[in-house]
Amino acid sequence: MSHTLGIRQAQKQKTRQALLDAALGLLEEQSLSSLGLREVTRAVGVAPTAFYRHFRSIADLGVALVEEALGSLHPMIRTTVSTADSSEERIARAIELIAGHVDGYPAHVRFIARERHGGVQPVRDAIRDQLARFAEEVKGELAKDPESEGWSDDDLLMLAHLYVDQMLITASLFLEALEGTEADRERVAQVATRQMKLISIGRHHWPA
Amino acid sequence: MSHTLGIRQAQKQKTRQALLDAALGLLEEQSLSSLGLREVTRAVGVAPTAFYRHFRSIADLGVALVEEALGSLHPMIRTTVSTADSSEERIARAIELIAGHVDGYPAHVRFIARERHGGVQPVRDAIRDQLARFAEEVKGELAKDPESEGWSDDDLLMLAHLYVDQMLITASLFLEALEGTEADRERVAQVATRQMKLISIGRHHWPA
DNA sequence: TCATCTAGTTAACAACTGTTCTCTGGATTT
DNA sequence: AAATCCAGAGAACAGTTGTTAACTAGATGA
Repeated sequence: MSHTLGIRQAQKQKTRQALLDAALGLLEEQSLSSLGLREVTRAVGVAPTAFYRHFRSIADLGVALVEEALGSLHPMIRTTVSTADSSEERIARAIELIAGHVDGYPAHVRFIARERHGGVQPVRDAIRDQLARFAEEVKGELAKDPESEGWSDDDLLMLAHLYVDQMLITASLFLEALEGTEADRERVAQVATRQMKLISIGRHHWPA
Repeated sequence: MSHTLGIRQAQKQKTRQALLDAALGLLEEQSLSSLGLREVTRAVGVAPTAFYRHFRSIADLGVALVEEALGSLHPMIRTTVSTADSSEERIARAIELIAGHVDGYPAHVRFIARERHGGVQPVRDAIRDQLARFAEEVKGELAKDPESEGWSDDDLLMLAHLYVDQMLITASLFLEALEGTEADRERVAQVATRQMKLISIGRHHWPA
């Protein structure tokens, strides 16, 4: 199935990725709606007009960045939520996952947090869609849990959204703590753990 | 105590407010980091250089907007959280408050949601500080509740942050639903109500 | 009344923006 | 080997940006 790319398409994809990387870097200190096309091409070392060979506009590049940041995350979510150990362990594992992801891809996380409510509508829409997919997947995993007996689909989705939003808040807090001390990060982890725990307790006593 | 302003200072404040209003309007379709000083003065009908009589920079104006958007909200939060009726009623009242505020000041709400993780650090800091104050105040009100017996300060603050974040998420959802039908808004209200309820149940069964 | 103060104006600056059109040289296809 | 394709370069465009300096006219205070 895998077709070895010609040296032409390979070079094109390389440039495209360089544009994405440069944009992501520049977006650490501004938002997408103020990012200039020339700014990005300058950072890559390529002519401004070359940009149009890859993206129609900056908004278009932003949508591609959403795919890059969230697209590959779906399997990870699935497996993390579905590990059927104790609730405590599941929470600890989820928070570890978030902390690790923030550590490994801080710029991606910042981009999502920033542009989720940012000034570029197509990007906001793309993020909303991806998060809705996450919620649907979490709901699917929750449904398998015996504790979800008697729960309506609506209630399961409401809980799934609560979890997803909570994950995003936690990721954002880890991001802020990245420039802090190890103790700061530990504090974030502990608060997030207790919040998740409280939600799980609410779930357990929910009048299904 | 109130000192009648001279006609000079009065006119100055009027222009300053016009700048803030114009900026808020322009920010409905972009983020602060892309807002131009000339863009704002043009919208007001004033020379670009007049801007400097009121703000050092756009970031400075942004911080003033944070104060305008959140500063006057503290008393409302206090009284809403502290009404000592049943938990159900308290939740309904809180969500009504949020829906009403989003209806009355959509641009302010959008601004806060957008710039909380936006590209302008001083503004992010100002928002974070105000939200931390909210959390502290909510914590203070929660502490008065007999149900909080045995709770540590840390746990109370963790719960307060959970409530504050949940309020922001709800406000943002109401904002999206503003352009939708009445049924959309009703659905947001119902989901938010159940989420708050679940958190309250978790609180009730928390191992203090 | 007269001197001072100051919110807002005007003009000019170098630097930057997105977009268009034309061109080129190396990869691809025939 | 020849014809085609196409990612990227180069130059030019009108329009925009933040910031400076010197100004004016009306309010303020002595």
